[in-house]
Amino acid sequence: MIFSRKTDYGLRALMYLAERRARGPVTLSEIAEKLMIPKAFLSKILQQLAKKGVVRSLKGPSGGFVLAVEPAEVTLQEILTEIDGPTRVFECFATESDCTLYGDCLMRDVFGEVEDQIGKVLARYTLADFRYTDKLPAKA
Amino acid sequence: MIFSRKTDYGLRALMYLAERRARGPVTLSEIAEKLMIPKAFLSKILQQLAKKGVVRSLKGPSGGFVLAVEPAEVTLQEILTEIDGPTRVFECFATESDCTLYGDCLMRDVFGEVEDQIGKVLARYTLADFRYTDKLPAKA
DNA sequence: CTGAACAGGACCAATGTAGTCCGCTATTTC
DNA sequence: GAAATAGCGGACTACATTGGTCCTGTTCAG
Repeated sequence: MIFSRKTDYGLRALMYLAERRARGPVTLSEIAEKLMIPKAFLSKILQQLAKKGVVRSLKGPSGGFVLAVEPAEVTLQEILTEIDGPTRVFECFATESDCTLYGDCLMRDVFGEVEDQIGKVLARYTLADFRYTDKLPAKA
Repeated sequence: MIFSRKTDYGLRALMYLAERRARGPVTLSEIAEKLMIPKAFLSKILQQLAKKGVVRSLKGPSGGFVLAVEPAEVTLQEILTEIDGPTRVFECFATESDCTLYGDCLMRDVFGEVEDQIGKVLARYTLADFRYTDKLPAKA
């Protein structure tokens, strides 16, 4: 799996915040409860996103978290990178001297290409493309 | 990291076998030593590839492993899938009833797209595109 | 000042990855 | 048909990462 549970939690929390950002700060407890995410764990994730400037955190009563960016301005790629770090596809485990391709390692190129493609797809979507829907659809 | 050390070992071993497949079976020990891969571990990987039909294994003296396919006929995608299983990009950790997108989850589409792109790149390369070079380049 | 709410460090459990060990089985060669 | 050779395969271990908890501290509105 490329993306972790942490990423999933983070993404959903951001979607939730995007939907409410007009209504002032949302508390950790509310997000955790609504999205069924362990509170203490979500806390870490939001702390991390706060440090990167994606959300802003307000302490004290009537505090909470607010989205600090325009939903349409932040791409999935940025979000995922900020939560999980850059998506590394492949690590070469041969040392230079025992590398069977040493000199012109085509593998490097292939996996670089893979990374580029992943980045391209993720950069095409922003937070604004995903809508938090509070309840289940009317019924299918 | 998407691809594991196991994948790296497996790929290199296959490259080695591709280069020697005219010269009969190559023993586990030889591959392990030349490529600096722990023997017992490589054994597992080759066993796995043997079950999938990518290599053939011969027991007894003068036995070993032979590549069972045409290098140009087997894509990186097939090899990687056989070693590590299919590359899953994302697992949705929300249950249906607490999914904030339930109904038409765009996320699924995005990550499906990512998987497709990865597959496309990997399917463009075959074992024949990579050459095992026994020694270091003449010097740069 | 008090209680709501986030910050952050320490800690813990489960999982997956990487790797080892060893007895078993098959095959070849003499 | 015995050795010797080589892969098979199950059980086991070590380590890192992930997912998650807990507790103490800090900030701030009312």
